Amino acid sequence: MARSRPTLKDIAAELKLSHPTVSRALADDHRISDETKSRIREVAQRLGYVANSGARMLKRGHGNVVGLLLPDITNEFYAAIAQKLAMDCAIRGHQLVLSITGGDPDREHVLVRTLLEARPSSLIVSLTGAPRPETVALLRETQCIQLMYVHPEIPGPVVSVEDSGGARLAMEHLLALGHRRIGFVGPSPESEIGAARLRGIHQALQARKVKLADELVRMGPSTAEFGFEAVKDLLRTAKAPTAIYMSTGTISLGGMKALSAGKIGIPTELSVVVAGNSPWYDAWPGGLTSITLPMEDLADAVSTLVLQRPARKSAVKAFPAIKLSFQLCARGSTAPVRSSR
Amino acid sequence: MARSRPTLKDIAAELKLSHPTVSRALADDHRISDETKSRIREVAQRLGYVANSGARMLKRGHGNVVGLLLPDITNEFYAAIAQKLAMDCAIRGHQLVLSITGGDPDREHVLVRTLLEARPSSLIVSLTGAPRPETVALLRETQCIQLMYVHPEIPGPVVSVEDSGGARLAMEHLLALGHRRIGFVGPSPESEIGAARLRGIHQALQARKVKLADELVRMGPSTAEFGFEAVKDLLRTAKAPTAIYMSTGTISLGGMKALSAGKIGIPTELSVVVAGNSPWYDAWPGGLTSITLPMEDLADAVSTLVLQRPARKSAVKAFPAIKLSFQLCARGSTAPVRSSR
DNA sequence: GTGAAAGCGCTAACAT
DNA sequence: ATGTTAGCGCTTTCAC
Repeated sequence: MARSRPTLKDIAAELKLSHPTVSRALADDHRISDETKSRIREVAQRLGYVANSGARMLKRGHGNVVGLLLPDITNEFYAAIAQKLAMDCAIRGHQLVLSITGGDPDREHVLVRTLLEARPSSLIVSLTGAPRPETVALLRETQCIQLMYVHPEIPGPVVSVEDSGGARLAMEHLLALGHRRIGFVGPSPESEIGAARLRGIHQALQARKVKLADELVRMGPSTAEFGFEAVKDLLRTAKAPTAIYMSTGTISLGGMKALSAGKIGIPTELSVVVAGNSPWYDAWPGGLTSITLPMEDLADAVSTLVLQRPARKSAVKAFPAIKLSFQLCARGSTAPVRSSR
Repeated sequence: MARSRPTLKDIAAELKLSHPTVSRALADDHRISDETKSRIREVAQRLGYVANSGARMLKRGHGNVVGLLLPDITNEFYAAIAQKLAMDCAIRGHQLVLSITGGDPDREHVLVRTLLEARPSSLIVSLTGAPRPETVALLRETQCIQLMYVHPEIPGPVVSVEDSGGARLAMEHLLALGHRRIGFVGPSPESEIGAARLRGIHQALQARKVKLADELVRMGPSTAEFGFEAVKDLLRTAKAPTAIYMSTGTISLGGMKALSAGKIGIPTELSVVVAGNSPWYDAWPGGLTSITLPMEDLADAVSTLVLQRPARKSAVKAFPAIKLSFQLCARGSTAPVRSSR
């Protein structure tokens, strides 16, 4: 590949100039005559000259690279962030290096190392729930922006989410509609995120003095398969719920599949709150009420932090910590409970 | 950021060795004694040493970078490809540099330049429909893998799609169900892709000696907004269609929104074929019949080509050209035409 | 088994 | 307005 692109020297040789002159001309340095500049540019163009970012980086001490570490780019949420960041990078002439952990801490460690090899000028990471200590050690030296999951030992700006709030919001909405038997399908309670949601549920229920029906809670992997099985299962419980809250995007997908398969009338037979802001929630007949994150704000926040690179070294620990809240997006899949059924 | 990481020299100084020795030790060179190796590794670990990929690249002549240029990572189709590629890169210790054109040829040109600066060992590009000549010139020298859109002047492996086939498939399916008044909403005919689909439609109709009702064709930008308006509009035509084929994912999204808003019974009042393989097509009540691409195969194909880097320089023009076909995924949104209505 | 020296392509300091 | 020199961090001869 790229069988040896021409270098500055090649251009210089062609015009009987020195390579520094060429370098300056291409950088539009004011000391080079316009005439020389245009001649140099002409040759550069003709030879297909492309700068060597490695060499440049070596000289300048830092790369023009932005590192981005995400669990899964297939997820529309992370895709949106990557998209925004890619646009920002394009504007600033930076490279976006993307690494996907797939939620695996071991892979994560390797990826962080490799990312660091490029000497990124900024690093945005959305770590797995349990990063390896070596990973943390690496990141401690690096001033990175943490997204979603926040590790206490890693300094730097942070963009996270008020975890339990979403679940509380969903519950309060359903409780206000009169529902009392509410099913909950969410990620396993071992993960910080699952635990937080369960807390949110409890908070909302306690405020109304409603007891959580344990048999209506299903927690497991955040997959469509689990969502499907869990919802199918909930529908079979002795006293079926009048409403269900599905607390991740993929679980919601599986869950809705189960409801479709069961030909459950929504919201006539069952009220449903899903998670995320997949575009199809809006296309679904009547619309799907959902708990969403203000993605725009989130992407903007990350973007702003990346641009705010001027780090004040004096300030000891005054890093911005942005905390976003979930929002309830009420659509047609939730309705007051009906005494019937 | 990354306030000067330690270098090989730092490690060498600490142990009173020479930097080449350290370099060799870390590369696990057989000539270095095991004892020295472990001492070096210990210090490297303690100092938080991370190799400098720029310097390495400079020496070796090429980077360990894979460049990926896509129009939009938000699109699940491209997201899947990026995901697969990212995984491959992780395994091989390569960096995945991602650039998003957003369909803009000017931005595309800048991005390609910047990508090339990293001296990627492979480049995978999904170009805009009308790349600038300079972009093509740059790419001609670079041996890149082209995805979807194929420019005739750029050599190298190619993964594309049999464009008109999807539209034909959709039409044949609907015709077989007895539909004769079939609406079509697709991307504007100026784009190669829009034109191809229109061709596919014509082929299918001619084979059945059915005339295309011009008033049932709506072509425009591939956006949800256009899809929404176009479908809403189709429903208002004097003799409304009994079936509609929406030929891109985003158009389908908007279109389905319009059908939901209009409370159209599917497939009782109207049969619908959508495009793509969004997971929600399966969750939709009854399922949405769709024209899909074998994404797995596609991602695998790209992945394989990237790994097949060993370029046979002797062979003049024997690059693999993989052409994938659309598939009909029949679900519940299409049914035999009813004489009623 | 280890050290010394050179050089990859580029830029910045210091001459002219 | 242009040339000279040096050096970024690394790997690769070649020497010992």
